[in-house]
Amino acid sequence: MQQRSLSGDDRLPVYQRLADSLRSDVVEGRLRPGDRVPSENSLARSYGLAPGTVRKALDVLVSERLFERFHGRGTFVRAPSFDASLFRFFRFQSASGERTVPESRILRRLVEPLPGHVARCLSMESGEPGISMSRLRLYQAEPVLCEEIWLPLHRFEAFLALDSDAIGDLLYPVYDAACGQLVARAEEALTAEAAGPETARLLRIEPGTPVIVIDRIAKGYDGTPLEWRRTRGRADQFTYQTEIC
Amino acid sequence: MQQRSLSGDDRLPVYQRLADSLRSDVVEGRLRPGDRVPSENSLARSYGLAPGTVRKALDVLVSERLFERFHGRGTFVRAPSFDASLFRFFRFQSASGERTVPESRILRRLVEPLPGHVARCLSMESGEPGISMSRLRLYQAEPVLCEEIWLPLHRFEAFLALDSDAIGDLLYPVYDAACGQLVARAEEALTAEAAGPETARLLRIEPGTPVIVIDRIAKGYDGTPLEWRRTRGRADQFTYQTEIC
DNA sequence: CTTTTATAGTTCTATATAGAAGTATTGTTC
DNA sequence: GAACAATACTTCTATATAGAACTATAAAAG
Repeated sequence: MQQRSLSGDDRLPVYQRLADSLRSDVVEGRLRPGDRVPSENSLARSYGLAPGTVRKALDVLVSERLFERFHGRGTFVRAPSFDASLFRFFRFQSASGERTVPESRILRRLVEPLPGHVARCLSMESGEPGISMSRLRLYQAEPVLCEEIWLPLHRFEAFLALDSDAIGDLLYPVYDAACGQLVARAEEALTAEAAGPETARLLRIEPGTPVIVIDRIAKGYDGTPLEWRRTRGRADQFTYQTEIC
Repeated sequence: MQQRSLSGDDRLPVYQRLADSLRSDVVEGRLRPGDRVPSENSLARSYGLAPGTVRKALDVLVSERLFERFHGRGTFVRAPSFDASLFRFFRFQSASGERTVPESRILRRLVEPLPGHVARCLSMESGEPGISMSRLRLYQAEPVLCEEIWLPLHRFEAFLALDSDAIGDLLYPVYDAACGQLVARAEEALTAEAAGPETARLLRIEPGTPVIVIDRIAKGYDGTPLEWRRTRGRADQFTYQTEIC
């Protein structure tokens, strides 16, 4: 039981400083998704704090969805899940109604210079080398989504070498396993437009039909942008629902 | 200082039961938006609880955005605000960049039988009488949004009598003042479609251009649906942004 | 081997207390 | 009257403690 002390601005409340400390344990890789966080009592002992103070710090991180707690089992670093993505509002009507990941087919994967708007989102310079991919996503053999994906080459060299068969329907686990790149969160932007000829062909719809466009920038725990992605799907299969107050 | 006790299922934690009790004070109108909630210490005394327990109950209600707290000032029933509405992602480019409520022009207001899909959302029967309105919203004299609005007649009789000039750009304060109907929250659903002839004429765009459609059902504190609303605006002026993790 | 029981760990609830930090009002001084 | 000081309130932080509720593992019993 190592005695530890809090760094940072000592004008801040103790529970905030402890939360900051634990958060940086995650950002700097000392705690990884799935890892167990030391128990509240042991944290209290090792930092010399009251249990209530430690608990309040954990409250902060749980509400940030960085940690999750289980009564009687412990506190763990939460593995980010992208179930909350705007994609889930595409309803690909299945008879049974269960939610499945649409099958993926990579149409194209090659190295190209980053276009300006992508480079800006990835904090890189226009023209720097990137990996460019096209993906088609199918649901019950019907094409439902088409995607353009860009990756910074210098972080994802290893991804190029992978055999296409080794890449499953979900990319982020592959990014982690093959390139050591952990996606922690993402920013998404939604808009709608008329389908262009390329999109219309892929989705088998008439050009000019409204399509939903979702742009996503995926980032690591430290905030570095890792992936740029643009997804298009038929607008008539999309309804986003939310509650406001 | 009246001594009060908690009702409800006594297998639930005390702080939950206190939160339930305070929540029903709002739902049943004993506490109204803007009202001050008794202080933590006085609640602790009147319910015979420890201050920490009371504080935990208030934590629940603050995180539900039903209450809001101000250090040193007190705790208050939060007035619902619809700034979080999906509307705010229509960017009506202003040179200065400030956010303003678009000007409203009511085109039509009359009593009509509710169509089926509206009646269902309002928990009423198809054909029951409702107030039907069309509104055009303008930004710097340009039409940017068009709205269809339906109200259940039996709750909003008084609204019919109002002079059009007496109705400002915001409807919910009028609902409260004229009809005693308090809107507490709303459900919104977003989709996109090709503009029909009517929408195209109002928004001065070509028919077939993609438009964003936002359906909203506004509800009272007790959950009764009060208003159905469908808003359309140009898709090229809309970008919804969110963060996921 | 299976089932049950004990046990040691975890988070969760609740109490009690003390003082810090912030806000509004009231009174005092100039 | 204006500026400042004292005050009485508010929420917020932090400590200490005790036991309930839940989970997983180890030990014991059949």
